[in-house]
Amino acid sequence: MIDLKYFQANFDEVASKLSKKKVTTEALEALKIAFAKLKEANNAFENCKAEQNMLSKEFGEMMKNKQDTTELKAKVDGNKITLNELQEIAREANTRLEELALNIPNIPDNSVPFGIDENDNIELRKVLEIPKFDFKPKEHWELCNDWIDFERGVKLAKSRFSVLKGDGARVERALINYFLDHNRTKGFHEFGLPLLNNAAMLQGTGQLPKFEDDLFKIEDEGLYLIPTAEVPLTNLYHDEIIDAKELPLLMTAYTPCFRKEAGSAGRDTRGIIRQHQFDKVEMVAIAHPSQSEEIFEMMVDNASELLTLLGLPHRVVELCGGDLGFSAARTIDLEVWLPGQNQYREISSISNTNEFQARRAKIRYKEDGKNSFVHTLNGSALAVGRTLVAIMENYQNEDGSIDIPEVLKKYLN
RNA sequence: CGGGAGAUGGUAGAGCGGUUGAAUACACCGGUCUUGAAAACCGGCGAGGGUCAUACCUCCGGGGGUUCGAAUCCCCCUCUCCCGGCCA
Repeated sequence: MIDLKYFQANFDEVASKLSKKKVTTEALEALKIAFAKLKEANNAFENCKAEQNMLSKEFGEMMKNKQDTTELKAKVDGNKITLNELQEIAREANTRLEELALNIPNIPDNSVPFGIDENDNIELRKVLEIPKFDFKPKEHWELCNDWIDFERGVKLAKSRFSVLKGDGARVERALINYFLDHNRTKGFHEFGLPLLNNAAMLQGTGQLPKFEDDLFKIEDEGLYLIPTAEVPLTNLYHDEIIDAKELPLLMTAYTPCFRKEAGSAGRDTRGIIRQHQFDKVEMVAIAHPSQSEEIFEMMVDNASELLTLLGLPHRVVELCGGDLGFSAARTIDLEVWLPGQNQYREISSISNTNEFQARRAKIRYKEDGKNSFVHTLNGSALAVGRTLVAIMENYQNEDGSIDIPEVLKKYLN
C-alpha cells in the first residue's frame, strides 16, 4: 500500500514515478478523490458521533437525577438517524478507497531505469565464463530421463507437474540443504512454515486482491497455497511491533511453491522451468529503513555466491520500471546460463519493497517511543528446480551423463 | 467430527449496562539513591485516525443486533483450551 498522505501531498511526483509501472493518471485521480471523500465523510461522522456521545452523557445525568428525559430522548433519537446515515457514507467511502488503494502498485525507487519490459533491463555484470562444449549441449528435458519423469507427473496431477526420481530427487534435496546451510552462515534464521496461508497474509504481501487468479485456493477453508515462502516469512510479523534493537531480522526457509501460471499458456511448456509446483529456498529481511539498501546488496551477493560456488555462470540484471513486480520498489534478477537453451534464464529475483508490504501487513518497529513501518525485502536463494536444470545443462557430458558440482558432493556422500 | 469452557493492553488478570482506553501485578523505559549493581522510592508505559498543537473519533478476537448509552446483554463466525471419537 502506498502512503496515501504522501501521495495526496505529492500527487505529481508519485504519478510520474508510477508511470514507470504503467499506472495511469486516471487511476490515481480516482484514488485521490476517494481519499478526499473518505476524509470528508469521516469528519462528518465523527462530529455527529461526538454530539451523540455528549447527549448520552447528559441523558445519564438526568436519569440519575430522576429528571424528565422525554425532550432529550427525542433530540437524541433524531441525531441518531443522521448518525447512522453518516456512518454508512463513511463506510462506503472506506470500502471504495481500499478497493482502489490495494490495487495500486508500489512506487519504484528513483534509481529504477525507465523501460517497457525485460528487454529494457540493465545488465550490471556477468559472473563466471560461459562453458564451451565440443558437442551440441542438450536441453535438460533431452537429458537424463532417469532424473525427471514428466509423464507420470502429469498423470498424478495435470500438465506442469513432474516427478523427480533417483539422483534427480537426491540432487534436489542436496541443493536445498546446501542453500539453507549457506544462508545460515550469512545470519539467516531458518524456518519451517505452513504452506497454506489465509487471505489476510496474502493481502499483506501483495498477492491479494489483485492476483487471486494466480493462486491455488482451498475453497471451503479460505486458504491459499503459497506462491512463495515470502508470504509466510514476511507475515510472521504481521500486525506486530518490533523493537528497533532487534532489526534486521534475517530469515530463510525452504518450501514448495504453487502457482497457477494463468496467462503463461504456451510458455516453457517443456521441461521443469515453469511448473505449478516447484521448490524454492527464500530469504526475507525485515529491516530498519536505514539498513535496507545495504541488506538488499547483501542478499544479491549471497544469491550470486550460491551460483558461483556451484560453478554456474550467471549475470546480474537490474529490472526496469515496466518489468518490476507489483510490490517491488526495486528488483535485481539473477539469470543463470543454460547452455541447452543458449540463453540466460531467471533463477533468482531479489526485491526491496520498502514500506509497501509493511503498510499492508502492519509491520512496524518501535524506536524512541515512536512506531514506524519497517522495510521488507525478499529474494530467492535459490529456485531449486531451475538450479537443477542449470546443473544438468552446464555439467552435462557428451554421453548424456551429468557431473556433480563440488559443493554438493558432501551432501551426496 | 461430537460435548464443555473461554477469547480484555508485552504477560498475568479485574471489570458483567453509564463519563473505563480500561483496576491491579509483573515485565519494560526514565529518574533518585549507590563506587557499580540489586533492593527501595518517584515518574512513564497499547494501537490507529484527526489537529500546527489541543479538542475530538475508533479499537476490549471478527461481524451484526438491543439501548439515549455496551468490554459488559443477544445472535452469527473465527480461534484457543479441556473431554470423547478418528488419525499421521
